[in-house]
Order: sequence, then C-alpha cells, then structure tokens
Amino acid sequence: MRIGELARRTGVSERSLRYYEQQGMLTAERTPGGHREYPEAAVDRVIRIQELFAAGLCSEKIVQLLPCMRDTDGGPSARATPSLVAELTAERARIDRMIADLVRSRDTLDEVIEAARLP
Amino acid sequence: MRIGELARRTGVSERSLRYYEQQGMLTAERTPGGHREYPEAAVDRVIRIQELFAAGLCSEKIVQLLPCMRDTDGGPSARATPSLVAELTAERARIDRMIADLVRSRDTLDEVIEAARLP
DNA sequence: CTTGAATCTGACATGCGTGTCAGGTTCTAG
DNA sequence: CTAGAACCTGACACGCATGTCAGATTCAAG
Repeated sequence: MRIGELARRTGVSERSLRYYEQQGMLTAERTPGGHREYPEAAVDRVIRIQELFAAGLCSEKIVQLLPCMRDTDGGPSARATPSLVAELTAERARIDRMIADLVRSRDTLDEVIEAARLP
Repeated sequence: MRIGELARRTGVSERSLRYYEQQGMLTAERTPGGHREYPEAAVDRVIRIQELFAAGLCSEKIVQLLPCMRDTDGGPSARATPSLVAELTAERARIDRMIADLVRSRDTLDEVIEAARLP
C-alpha cells in the first residue's frame, strides 16, 4: 500500500511516517518512480511505534528494539544484547512509574468530576 | 520554606517552580526582600502538578483543575463548572487510553527481555 | 495526451516544559 | 560588617516528534 493509505489506516500523518523511515524504524519498497510501497505488516509496526513513543521511548531506542520484536511477519530477527536488555529494563521500570502516576491522576480527576456531580 | 528546599523535597527544579507560579498553578508569600516563602502544603501540590503534567494535561487545564481539588489544607475551594467537567471527562478517557498503551508497551518490552534471557 | 490527485524532497516552524546563563539583590553565619 | 550561599528577574536555547509550505515529479483515470 502507499503512504496515504497507511496514514489513514494508522491515524499517523504522512509526515511522521517519512520521519520514521528516516530514523530507520520503518522501511518501504519503492516504485520505479520513487513512491513508497508498504507491506501489510507496516500497519502493525506503525501502531507499535506509536505506542512506544507514547511510552516515552525515543527513536533511537525504538530502532534498537524493533528488530528484537516478534513482528506480524515472523519471529524476531535479532536478539537483544545485554546492554540493550539493561536499558529496556530501566525503561520498563520507568513505564511502571508512569502507569502509577497516571492512575493517581485519573483518581484525582474522578474525585473532581464526582464532587461536581453531587449536591 | 524557601524555593531551594521545596525543589529538593519535590525533585522539581527551581526553574520549574517559578514557571508554575508564573502560570498560576502555585502561589507563594514573599519575604520583605522578595524571596518566595512556601507553606508546607506546597510539597503535595507540586507533586500533584507533576503527576498531572505526566498525564498529559497542559498548564491551562491544571490551573482550572487545582482549585477544585481536595488539597492538603482543607477541602476544595471551587466546584468544577459543567464545561470543565466535560473537558476533564475527555482527559480521563485519554488517560485510560494512555494506560492501555503503556501496558502494551510494557508487555512488548517484557517479551524482548524474556527472549534475550532464554537460550 | 491530459489532468487532477497523490507523492516526493527539503527546509523552516511550533509547542511547552525545562535548562542555563547573566547580572543583581537578599539572607545568614561568623 | 563581611563573605558566601541562596534567591531574584529576564532572556535565550533545547528536545524532538510533528505541522506546514514550496516546488517538482509520479501515478492513474478519462
């Protein structure tokens, strides 16, 4: 599929998709004229990338991480090195803290919303 | 307490504390010479602000939200207006989605970490 | 062919909380 | 009184994914 359709199906802008490619997170075949041609699996991959961004990982980490992931089209093509594992473990801890923060904030909002609904 | 101690106790930089005040999220008494003097409750408040930032709320929303919160020193001093409630409800939904994303990303990391630990 | 939609590259702009620096004033311990 | 730590204001810079624009090229339908 081409970039427009991929953008529509993932909800990610074309601009961002080109950026992902530039950073090495996403690859695409090219038509003779130079237009990008994506495989079906690109949809899942883009969604994963978005999720990892939302989790606070930077492009560089994602680039390292992606080849170690079980993708839609087959198993992982690489194994995480020990130092990468260490970094990912730290990221994991950060994500845990982030979730805890989010839950607290959600509770805060609930309290305010509830207080406004009553008397 | 003064700004240095508040910064130390919350882990938030002095720069940010001044910024919070500028945005109307935090107030401080002043010494005759112009130095900021914070009440004890400022510690909790700053931590709350940080959590809300982490949850993706912008200063403006936080400014509206804070007076409706049950603070350490007493009950809420304001009630959320219907339109604010609507916005907060939307924020709450966004936070829910964010949490779901984070859990997925954490699972992804776990998978990669685990795959590297095994044979 | 033609024509309009889609895509290409490259460059500059934006948000927004935070870092940082400069130059000056205030506080506090000795 | 004095020295040094702490604080003040104001201004500029950054990160970094994303928005946006310009000008050119390619694709696909008539």
